[in-house]
This record gives sequence, structure tokens and C-alpha cells, in this order.
Amino acid sequence: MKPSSPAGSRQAGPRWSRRKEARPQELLEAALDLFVERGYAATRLDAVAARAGVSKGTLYLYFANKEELFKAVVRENLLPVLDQAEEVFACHSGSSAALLRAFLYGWWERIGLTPLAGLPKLIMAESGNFPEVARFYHDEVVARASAFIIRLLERGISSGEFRPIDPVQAQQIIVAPMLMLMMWTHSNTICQLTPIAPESYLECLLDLLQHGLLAQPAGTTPADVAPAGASA
Amino acid sequence: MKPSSPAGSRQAGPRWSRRKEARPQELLEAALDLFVERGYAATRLDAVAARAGVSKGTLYLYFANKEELFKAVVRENLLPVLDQAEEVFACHSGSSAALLRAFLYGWWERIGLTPLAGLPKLIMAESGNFPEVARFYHDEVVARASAFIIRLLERGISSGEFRPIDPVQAQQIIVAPMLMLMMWTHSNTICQLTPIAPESYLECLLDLLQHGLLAQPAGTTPADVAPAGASA
Amino acid sequence: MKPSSPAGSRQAGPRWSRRKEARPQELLEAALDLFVERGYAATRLDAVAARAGVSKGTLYLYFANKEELFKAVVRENLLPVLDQAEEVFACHSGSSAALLRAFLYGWWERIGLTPLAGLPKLIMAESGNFPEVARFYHDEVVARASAFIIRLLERGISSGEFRPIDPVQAQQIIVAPMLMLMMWTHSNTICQLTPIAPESYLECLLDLLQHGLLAQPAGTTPADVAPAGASA
Amino acid sequence: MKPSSPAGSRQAGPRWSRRKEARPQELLEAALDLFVERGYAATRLDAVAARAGVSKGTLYLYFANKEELFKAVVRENLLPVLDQAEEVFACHSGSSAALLRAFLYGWWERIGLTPLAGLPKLIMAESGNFPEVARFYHDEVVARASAFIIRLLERGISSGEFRPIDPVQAQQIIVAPMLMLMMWTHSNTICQLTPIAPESYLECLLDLLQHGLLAQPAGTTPADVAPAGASA
DNA sequence: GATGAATGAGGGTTCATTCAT
DNA sequence: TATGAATGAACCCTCATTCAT
Repeated sequence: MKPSSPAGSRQAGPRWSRRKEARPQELLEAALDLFVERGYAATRLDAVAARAGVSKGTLYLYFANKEELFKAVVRENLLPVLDQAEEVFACHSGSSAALLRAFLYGWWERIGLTPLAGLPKLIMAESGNFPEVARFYHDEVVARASAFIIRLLERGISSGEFRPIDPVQAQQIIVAPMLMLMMWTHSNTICQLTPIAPESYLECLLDLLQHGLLAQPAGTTPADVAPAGASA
Repeated sequence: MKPSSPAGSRQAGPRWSRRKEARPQELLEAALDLFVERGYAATRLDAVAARAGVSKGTLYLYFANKEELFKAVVRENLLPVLDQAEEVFACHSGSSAALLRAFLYGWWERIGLTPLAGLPKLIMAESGNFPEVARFYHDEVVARASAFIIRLLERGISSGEFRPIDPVQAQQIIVAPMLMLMMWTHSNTICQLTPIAPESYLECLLDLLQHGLLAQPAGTTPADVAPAGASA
Repeated sequence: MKPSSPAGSRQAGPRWSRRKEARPQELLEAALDLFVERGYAATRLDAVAARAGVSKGTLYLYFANKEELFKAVVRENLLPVLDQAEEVFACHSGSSAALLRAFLYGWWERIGLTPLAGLPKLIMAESGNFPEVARFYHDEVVARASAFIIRLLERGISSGEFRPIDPVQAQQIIVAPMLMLMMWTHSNTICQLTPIAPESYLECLLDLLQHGLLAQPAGTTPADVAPAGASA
Repeated sequence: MKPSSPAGSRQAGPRWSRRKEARPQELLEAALDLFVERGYAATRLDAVAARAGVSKGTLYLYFANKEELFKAVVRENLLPVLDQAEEVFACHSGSSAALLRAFLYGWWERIGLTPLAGLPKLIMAESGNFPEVARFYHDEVVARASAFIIRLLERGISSGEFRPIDPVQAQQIIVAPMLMLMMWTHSNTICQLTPIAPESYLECLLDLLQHGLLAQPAGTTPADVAPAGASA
């Protein structure tokens, strides 16, 4: 996204040249990094501006206040991913188990591996102090993602592929380890101490979701659900 | 809130000496409530002191600063629960599935239903700004709980009751929904919007862990792992 | 009120000793001085605190914010004067003209000669930007003072001492020169240029109010001075 | 607001050259409106530029800074009215009372009913922070208007039409209610609360000036109303 | 001439921490 | 032991002014 030097060094060219179009993007990137690194309340707008290589006042040319900055971060980064996910899976064919696998891997690749994975942690912890932000995030992100997984489970259940569990409950159980995975990988301190291997984690999650813990008889693991990324 | 004059009247007497010894405990309770309610950074020490019925200065007689106060909260509240858990389960007999069920229910009852359930959220989000707290929490809480579950899984695998999955990975997959359950029930705003039913959530979690999603043939669900809402 | 050195030098004694009871008064005095000198918006709370010899934070121990500080200034300084005025004049006997004279002189001595005389200027100019302050000032000060003068004029009219003019209108005509006198004497710059002599000003006002400009005795209102709404 | 595209479309042409010459005038109008509405300090130059349909930078092409802009507002708007007033009344014949009436009504119509009536309020309150503006306003506006009324009173006194009062003092007493009338009608908040009727106000003022308050014909100044402070 | 992006000092307000009593 | 007045560094946000285009 950014040429080479991520922050601060605007050595060439006049002080502000034709930056205008790039500024909001640069500010949003800086804001995302810092929000994720420090949390919402602990992120100082000076720091955001400094990381984007501008002064504090400049930030306010583009965003009315801290809250709007944060909402813009979500809007510009998270919503397109959701849009695309819904689009892609609208025309998906194949087993529901494969769809679930594809969805979780897509989630991980499109969000989990980016700084965006730091957002759920922030929202969880600070939404109580910033109810408007919480409502926005819930409406735009949580509700849509939940609905998507619930539809997926319903499909698998009605086709007889999945057992007739409660799709709403199961959705929570499925989402939870994904959220925790993102939180863990973005909790510098806690998880430097007990490292996480995202790929094995995902495989283990899918495996447990599909077969459970118990060592039962039959010929499970149908071909179409076989570890794809893992087999490579 | 307090007997009569919450502060300021300084007649000596047995009632006061008892209070004096109770001070740190009262402060820790107040601190726990507020830390959990507002988060670490957003909790003001005035508020803690006020809720405990003492002045702000008094707080500093017992705790060197905010960080030490927080560490004391963890030490005094969370560690005894872990001690007891390890004790109780050391001499447990029965199937590993039953032990897992008992452990998760015990976790929920001894921690999930108390204010302590708000701590993981706080630690996840704010430990980055307080590395010492993070290390302390990891060593004293996370490591011990993880080890316990891993041992439990290993027992089930070696006895042939569980499939031979990686116990370290599986432990993370099991812990994650529990942590999320606690975070969700303590995230006022987000979860007023999509309510959680802890009991069904736990049942669904155990069910999925045991049988997985797939609708396979054989005689699964052994008697000792049957839904225990009744047996409890 | 203040011993000798008006600001800043708190050389003797410990840093804060038993100031507590005096602090609000000192802050209110400093605030009054600065509000009157600079206006509401242009008064910086740092400056108020500095003039009272405390830090900026201390100010917030006593007043919730700038607006409350200002309201306290009015409450503590202006309202007692109004109270006393109403008390004194409740039991006044004598001609209405004498009462009017006494009232205007009292006004001048109790308010006009003090820094309080700077408040109307501030209110006039800045109430538009601070509607709550305006409403408070109107209700507590303007309304009461107006009512008082109107009652006074009604008394003089009904006793036959005054001509039957409209007492509400006349009240405005009487109040206006008093307000202007206070504004002029507190408009450092404008009125250093055309000096005002308050005593002669008051005499002239009372003289004109009583006798008018015209030299002739009875049967006044010559044709050429007749209400010119028509002739215009 | 503006013909079509208020700014930014830069096709050369006669329509634009006309606009270019009109720019300062449009800026001055916008500035007058906003200064009067909000006061000097609270008026933002962005707002002035926006109301004039130009960019903030353009404003600085015509006026060196905020203070110069304000002085230009006074120069361009108030001085022509004074010029004209002096011209008109130079050749006036008729009684002095009629002249006074005509002057006050003219004042009201040419200034009181326009946005210019908001300037005295602003000058009174904020000139302290801008001494240069104060001096300028005094020299160009206050001094000239005062001199005019003093001459008018002197004429009436020397012709025997007016009583032999001090014309300088009386001028102040006459001017004060006029200034207050203008301030009141431009003090949105305070005077929405106690409404003013300018016409009755002016009539009442002229009536009181001419006849005074007292009901009796000659031999006035009863003992109890005799100048008290003055005799001392 | 005209633009508008950029600046940065400074305003009101908050809060962890100190310390004389 | 307990108090609570006092501090001061920071935080979010504003706005007059500049200057490359």
C-alpha cells in the first residue's frame, strides 16, 4: 500500500504537495495500527497524526473527532471484506462443511493476518465506555457476520449434512475460537508467552467441529472436507 | 452504604479496628467491580476509594499505585479459585468426558458467574500497556489453567476415550469459547444486542466438542456424557 | 478583602495550609476580575487560577467548569446586593422621586463602583454564545431589578406624583443610562478617551428624568414636537 | 446563494471580473453579519469566507488579518452614515426639539434597523482586547456623534427652548438609551426574554426627555429630591 | 488572483499521585 | 492510620494564519 517507508519520512517533495487524496488513507492506516496496538482510549490523536507524518490539526481536516476516525477505520477496512465475503459465498456450491472451511480460512486470511484482527479485542473491551461505537460495530459487522454463519449452518442442517443442532448457538461456538485466535495473535504480551500456530489452530478447530472429541466408529472425514491447506 | 459516617469520624473502638483490617479487602472488592465494569485505564482511583468508603489517599496506604492494586485484585481473587480447582480435580475419577464437563461447569460457576469473569477481557485488551501485569497474569493464571486441561485431554487420549488429537491445540480450542462466553456476558453493550444464554451455550459447546458437526452413524453419546442439566 | 498583595505571592506558610475555606472566595474574586477585564470567552481558567495563586487543577475542585464558575461569581456577588436592595426598599417611606434617587445612588454605590459593574457588558455581548448563562442572569438578576423599578414607578403614578407614563417602557429608559454608565466606566479603552463623571452623570439623569428638557411650565407638547410617527 | 458555482469554476469572462471587484464588499457584508451575530473573538474567519462564497485564503488577499477586517467593516459601513447625517442636519431649520426627534429617529432608521446596530455591543465588550480598534472607533464614530448632539443641545439652550443643563452630560444621557436600545435588540438571548418595542421605546424616551417624570408644572425640584451627592 | 491543505499554539478539562496535616 | 487539597502533565479539539500550487 505504501511505497516503502511506512511513516514519518516525507523527505522528498514539498511539504504537502498533492498529498490530499492520499491523506485519509494514510491516516486511517496509522489509526488502525495504533488503535489495535494500544486500544481506543489509550490511542492519542497526536500519535496517529505523527505516524501519518502530519500535524495534529490536519487529522481534523478529515475526521470530525476520535469516534468518527474509528468508525471510518472500520468502514474502510472491515466492511469491504464483509461485502466481498457475502458476494463470493452467495454463488458457492459444494458441501456445507467445505463452505465452512472456506469461510473460516477466508476470515483468517482476509482479516486474521492483517491488523484488522486487532479490532475485536478493542471492541470487546472498550465498547462499554463508548456505546455509540459499540452499536455501530455491532450493526455493521457483528450482525452481518453472525447472520452469514447461521445461514450456512441452516443449509448444512436442512441438507442433512449436519446434525440438527441449534444454528444460533452453534454459530457462537464457532465464532468464539476465531475471535480468540485473533485476540491472541494480537495480544502481544499474553501470547508471546504461549505461542499460537494459526494454521494448526484452524485445522484443529475444523477437525473438532466436524468430528468432535470422541473416538467413534464410522467412516467420517468425507473427501470434500479433507484438510486442503494442510495437505499442501 | 457504610454503617453511619463512611469516613472522617475517628473515635477509637473495636468497631473501627475491625474495619481497619477489612480495608484492603473492601478496596479490592471495589477495585474488582470497577476494573471489570470500566476497564483498567478508565477506572479512576477516586471511584475505587469512594466505593470502598475511604478517601483517595487511604488507597495509597495499601497499594503503591494503580498497577499494584490491579495485581492484588488478581492475586486475591483468582488464585484461590485455581488452587481449589486443582485440588478438587486431583482426586477425580470417572470418564474424561465427564471430567471435562465438570471442569467447564465448575469454571463457569466459580468464575463465570462472578465479577471475576470480567478480568480476561481486561487482560486481553490492556495488558499490552502493562507488560508486568501481563506476565504476572500469564504465569499465575493462564499457564496453570492450560496445563490442567492439557493433562485432562492427555488422560482421555491415552485411555482411548478421545481421538488422538493434539492436546495443546485442542486445549486452546476448548478454552476459547469459555473465554468468549465470559467476555460476552461482561460486554454490556455488545451483548445486550445479541444476548447469550450461558447454559445452552455450555451445552452446545460440550455437545459439539464430543460429537462434532457431522451427522455420522454409530452409537455415540455414551451415557456418562449425556446432557447434565438434569444430573446437576 | 485581600490583605495586601493581590495575587501570586503566598510566600509564608506551607504550600496549602488551611486555605480550604478561603479558596473559593479567592477564586471567585480572581474570576470576577478577569471576567470583567477580558470577557467571558477570553478569560482563561489558567489565568484565574494563577491570579488566585493556585494551579489550574485546583480550580476544578471547587467549580465544575467555566460556566459554573461564572454562575457562582454572579450568585455570590450580585444576588446579595439585590436581596439587600429589596429588603431596604420594602420599608421605605417618602416620595417616589426620593425613592428613585436613593435606588439609583444605591445601585451606583453597591455595584457601579465595584468590579461587578463590568458584568452587564459581558452579559450583553456574550450571552448569545452562552445561552444558559444568559437565561440564568436574566432570571436571577434582570427580572428582579426590572420588577423593582416598575413597582416603584407604579407607586409614583398611582399617588399622582408622576405623570401617567407606561411604567414598563419608562423602566427601560431609566435602566438604560445606568447600564451604559457601568459599561462606560468599565470599558477601559473607549472611556479613557471620553471620560465620564459618574456623579454629575447621575445628577443629570435624575434631573432630566424629573423635569425633562423643556424649559416651559405647563401645556407642553408644542405642535412641532408632536409624535412624528406621522410626520416621518 | 451564489449564482451557480460559488467557487472553484474558473472560466474567464465578464461575469467573473465583475465578481472580482465585488469580492471585498461581499466579504465585508459577511463579516459584518457574523461579527454582529457572534462577537469579534467568536467569529471564525472560515465562516466569513464561507458566507461570502470564497475560500479562507482569499480573505487574506484583501485583509491583512482579523483586526484589519473588522476595521474595514466599520470604515465601510458606519462612516458613510455619519457623513450623511452631518450633511443632512447641517441645513436643518426648526425647533431644537424637532431636530432632536428627527436625529434620534434617523439614527434608529439608518443604523438601529440594520445589522450595524450590533456594532456598539461588540465594541463595548471586546475593544479592551483590541485597543487599536477601540481608538479607531472612538475617533471616527463616537467623537463625531457626540459632538453633533452637543451642538444640538447648545443650540436649544441658547435659544431658550431647553433648560440650561450641561450639554455634555445631557448628551451622554441621551445617547445611553439609544445605545442600549440597539444592544437590546441585538442581544438575542437576553431580550427574547424581555422584549423591546423600539417605537414605543423611542416615543417614551423623547417624552421623558422633553417633560420629565414629574406631573407638576413650574417651581419643581422639591426639597426631598434636591441633589444630595452634588450638594456635598 | 485564488485556493485549501497544513500548521501549532493554546483552550477547557481530567486524573494519578503527593504530602502537610 | 487517614485525610483530601493540591498539583501538573496530558488529552481532545479549535482556529488564525501561512504558503505551495
